[in-house]
Amino acid sequence: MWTIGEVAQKFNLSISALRYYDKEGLLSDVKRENGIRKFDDKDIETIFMIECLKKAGMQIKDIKQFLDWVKEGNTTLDKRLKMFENQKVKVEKQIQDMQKVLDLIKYKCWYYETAVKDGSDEKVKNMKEEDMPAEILKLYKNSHS
Amino acid sequence: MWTIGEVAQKFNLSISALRYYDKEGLLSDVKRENGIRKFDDKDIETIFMIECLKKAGMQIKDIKQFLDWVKEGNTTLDKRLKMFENQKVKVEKQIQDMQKVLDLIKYKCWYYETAVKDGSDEKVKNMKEEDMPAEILKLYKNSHS
DNA sequence: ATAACACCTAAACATAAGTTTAGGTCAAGC
DNA sequence: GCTTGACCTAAACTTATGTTTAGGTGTTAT
Repeated sequence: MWTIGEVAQKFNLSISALRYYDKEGLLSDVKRENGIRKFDDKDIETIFMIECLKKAGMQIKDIKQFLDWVKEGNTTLDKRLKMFENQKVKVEKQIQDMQKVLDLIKYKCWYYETAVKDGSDEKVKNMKEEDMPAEILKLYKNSHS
Repeated sequence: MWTIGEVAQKFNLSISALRYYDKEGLLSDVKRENGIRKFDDKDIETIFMIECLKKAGMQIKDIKQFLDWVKEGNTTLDKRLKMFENQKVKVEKQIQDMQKVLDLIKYKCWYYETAVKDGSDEKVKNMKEEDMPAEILKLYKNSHS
């Protein structure tokens, strides 16, 4: 059993964020001792799930919806499955998008490394595609595809 | 040369978002005809860059900072390089994080597929690690690592 | 010529996800 | 016995990123 401060540290979250999740009903029935929250393993797993779904881009109110389905029991299994299937597609697309973003950033790193060496970006800005290193051209093309 | 409506469609952005970027100074000196904005190739490339850096997780004010450096000229080449190097590290970490998120989601897809088949998640919830399919266990472990 | 569109501005409004503030309890250490 | 530190609540506040509203202009189709 952990206090709110310990859990905050564990997850690198603020105490106020944890209280906010609790207030919003994401953490159902956190135990109390003299009014002080005591988080158990189940709460920790819930917070882990919340953090994961947040990273997936889900909003708090949709995460709450999911957690409410969990509480509702077996009648909502299909809804939960459908939610994860949707999220899977979305996250796969996000990773693909991020890969393109990364390629543009890598291209720009090369661009500015070259420009810094030259003291100006005149030359690299006007460089023809056939004069670029092959792997750099590939990054650029992929990022714009 | 494109009107604001055409550009909005091109990038799947709202017209008001484009006006907001202009107002915030991200698009320097967009041409006007009778007060109506006419976006040229340079503006399009800027908007492409804005969209990319937004996806990378940068805030509008930091994107503006970068665009201001571009306007300032060659004295800021090193700052721009440093910015992209930092972003590269961040985006690489984001992709790694998203991969873990995806693994947890894939695990949960398996979990709920199994639960839906059984009509209950009792069995899958209590399943021992050695009874899980190897690739599912791998997903689970990676997502929690 | 009048209606329908696409555009314009300034300013108010919206929303999510917390954070901050103001006031309070309780246990531990000096 | 007093201070410090970790916890508590309710309610106000913050911030980013736009969106909406209200009022207006100019062109095109009927």
